[in-house]
Amino acid sequence: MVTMDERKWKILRVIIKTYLETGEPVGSRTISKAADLNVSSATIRNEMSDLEEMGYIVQPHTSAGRIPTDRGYRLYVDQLVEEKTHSVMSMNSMIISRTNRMENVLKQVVRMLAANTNYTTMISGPAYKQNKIRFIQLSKLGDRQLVAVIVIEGNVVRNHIIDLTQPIDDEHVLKLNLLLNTNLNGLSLREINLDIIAGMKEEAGEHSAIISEVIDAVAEAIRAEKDEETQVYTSGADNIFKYPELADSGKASRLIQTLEAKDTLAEFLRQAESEERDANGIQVYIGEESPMEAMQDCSVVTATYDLGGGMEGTIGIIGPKRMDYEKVMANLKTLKTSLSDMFGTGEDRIVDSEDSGSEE
Amino acid sequence: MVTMDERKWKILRVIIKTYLETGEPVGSRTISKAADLNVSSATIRNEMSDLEEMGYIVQPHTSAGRIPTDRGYRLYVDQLVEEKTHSVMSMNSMIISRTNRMENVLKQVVRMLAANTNYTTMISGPAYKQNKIRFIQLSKLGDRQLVAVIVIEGNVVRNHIIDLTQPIDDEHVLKLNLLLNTNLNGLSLREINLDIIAGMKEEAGEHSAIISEVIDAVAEAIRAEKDEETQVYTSGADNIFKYPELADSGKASRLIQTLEAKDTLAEFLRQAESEERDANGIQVYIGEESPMEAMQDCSVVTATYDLGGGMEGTIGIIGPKRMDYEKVMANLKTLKTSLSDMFGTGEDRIVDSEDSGSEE
DNA sequence: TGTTAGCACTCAATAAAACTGAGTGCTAAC
DNA sequence: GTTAGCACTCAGTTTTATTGAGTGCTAACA
Repeated sequence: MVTMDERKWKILRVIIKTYLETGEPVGSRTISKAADLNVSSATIRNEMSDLEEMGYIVQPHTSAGRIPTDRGYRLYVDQLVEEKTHSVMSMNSMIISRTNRMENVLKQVVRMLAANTNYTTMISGPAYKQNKIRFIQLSKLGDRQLVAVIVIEGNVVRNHIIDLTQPIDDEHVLKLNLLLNTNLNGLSLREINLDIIAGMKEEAGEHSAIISEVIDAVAEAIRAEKDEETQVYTSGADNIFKYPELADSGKASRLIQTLEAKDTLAEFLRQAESEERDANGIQVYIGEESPMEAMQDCSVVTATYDLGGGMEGTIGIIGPKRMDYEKVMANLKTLKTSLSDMFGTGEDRIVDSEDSGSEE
Repeated sequence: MVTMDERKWKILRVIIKTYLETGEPVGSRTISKAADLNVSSATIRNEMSDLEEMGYIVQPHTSAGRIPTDRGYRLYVDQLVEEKTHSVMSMNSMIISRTNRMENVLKQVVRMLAANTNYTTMISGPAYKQNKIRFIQLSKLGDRQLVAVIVIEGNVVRNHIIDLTQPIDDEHVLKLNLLLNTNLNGLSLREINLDIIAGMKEEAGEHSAIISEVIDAVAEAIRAEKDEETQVYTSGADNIFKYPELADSGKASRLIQTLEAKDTLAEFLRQAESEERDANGIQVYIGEESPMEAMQDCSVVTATYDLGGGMEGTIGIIGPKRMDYEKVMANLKTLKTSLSDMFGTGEDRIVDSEDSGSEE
């Protein structure tokens, strides 16, 4: 049984670091020259043979140097986390201009991060931690127009205008308010599905087409809210071409396809949110650890942030397995500070909403 | 001097159509078999030689078949426009769910179009045809908070909340209102630049820091409006990998880079808006006709639509030069109808705006 | 027991050479 | 004006040769 001693660990680190830079398999001679342990390449070879046996490195083919395995990266990344904070990267250039719309801030963040790291980035729209419905109120605006006010926990108010094909009377509005509140209160947006909608229609009885119409409109409004949360912005997709191991059209194609499938991305980010993370909210997926098929040749680093006002956002950085974990994680930490400065201070936050104003 | 007769035109059409399908150079034998003109390959060769001399086709190398030149495509496309409407494509599946937010509709449109055509698509956010500022009103909400209401021609109202670092008194607000209205009224959003802002500060005199601060905030709000208009959504970037002539990582990289540079795209679409178009608002850029460097191996078809309420949007479809122009143009025509049905009927349209509602 | 020099061996990557076949242009006959 | 026939061209593919970085193993050394 071989054990991991100081020298082996040092060699492994040199292999990984060199590979991160060059992307080429690392040979024994390179190591014996680079590392400050004064041993010959032959000795290194023996050690490398051990490291291979332990599963931290492999040879892509017989007569090549070694490259790290997923397990090797994992050891390295875990170690990184334990060590003290590294040289803070220059995120200073990242002055987020004060914009009111959360959405635009997110887009800016994702773009800057992509430019800063040279990796592909993605960010999920602000999701409410507790997004249970607290109250729904329908009010008549006119004969064929209603406004639906939806209050979500965290005192977020959204309003939607509903246009009807036929007139509605006060009695029906009253009935609908009762029906909607008894059925939907306390449910989170995600829990509301077709079954529940169908159930409500059933309860209302089929006697009135107008009721069915309003319920559909409300369901649609709720769906729109969900969509809002599902929004994912990506940036720097072109960066994948900077890494030869991802740039061949087969892999690039699959990756970009995945980036285009916003739904799947959103799901991934949401899942990352709920997973165990370190103190900084950072989570690293190396190669096959990632749940997304197309990303198994990549590493993904995600970070979840508190955006204030009961909102959370998750950022993901996608790069080759040999991504510069140190830099990426430092960037994400700096970003956390920036975002906290902007949003965390309990200032009343403006959540962009619909309608209200700006008609003609 | 060779002239274009019926047979030449027929042969050219066969060459283009075949090449659209296969992407491979077309040889004389293929044509003599496929076309219903009963002549031998030798005759075809003579005709092709003429067509080449006329500049409609070329040989990629001596011993290859012919492929259309940009000029050849142009002739073909122009002809297409003149012919009666072709088999209408199945855009029926394109039931745009009734969403209130214009933005979401656009995203859906662009996604469906990409899925339908197998090309990459882009769409510019709704821009106002006449976006001149009609009126600006600042009102105090509190000691350190103002609301800026900006009315744009077409009766579009936008409001922004401005947080200040120091208190402001009524007198200053009055002064600012006067200053802003005299300087900005009648200007379109695009005309407002740093010079004008600086000019206003100058006019106000440097005596008061607070005035300068508010002007900056208003400028920022206007910039945000501009951003809104500059928004471009893309979809189906992965489709470029379906066409071998674009899929090699060099070209793909450049294309995707261009797609990521939303500003440049927005400019392109805006420019397309102002260019001469056919009756359907459709404009075709073949190869080098396109002003964008990276797209000179592609063709781009753009279409500008009236979205009602004084708004315009432009859609672009990006594909290989051998794109199925017939299908694309038919799709865009159908889309025009759909959009007119949704927005064109003069119904009061809801433009999403900021703030107002939904604070905590 | 750990370290080192030396050597034979492997194999991806690159370069050079040979082969193949679709397609052309030209000529001469119909 | 159309066609069959034939020599020629050249991208693309397969085949073969060459190179060189890197390894594993062995034997000698400290």
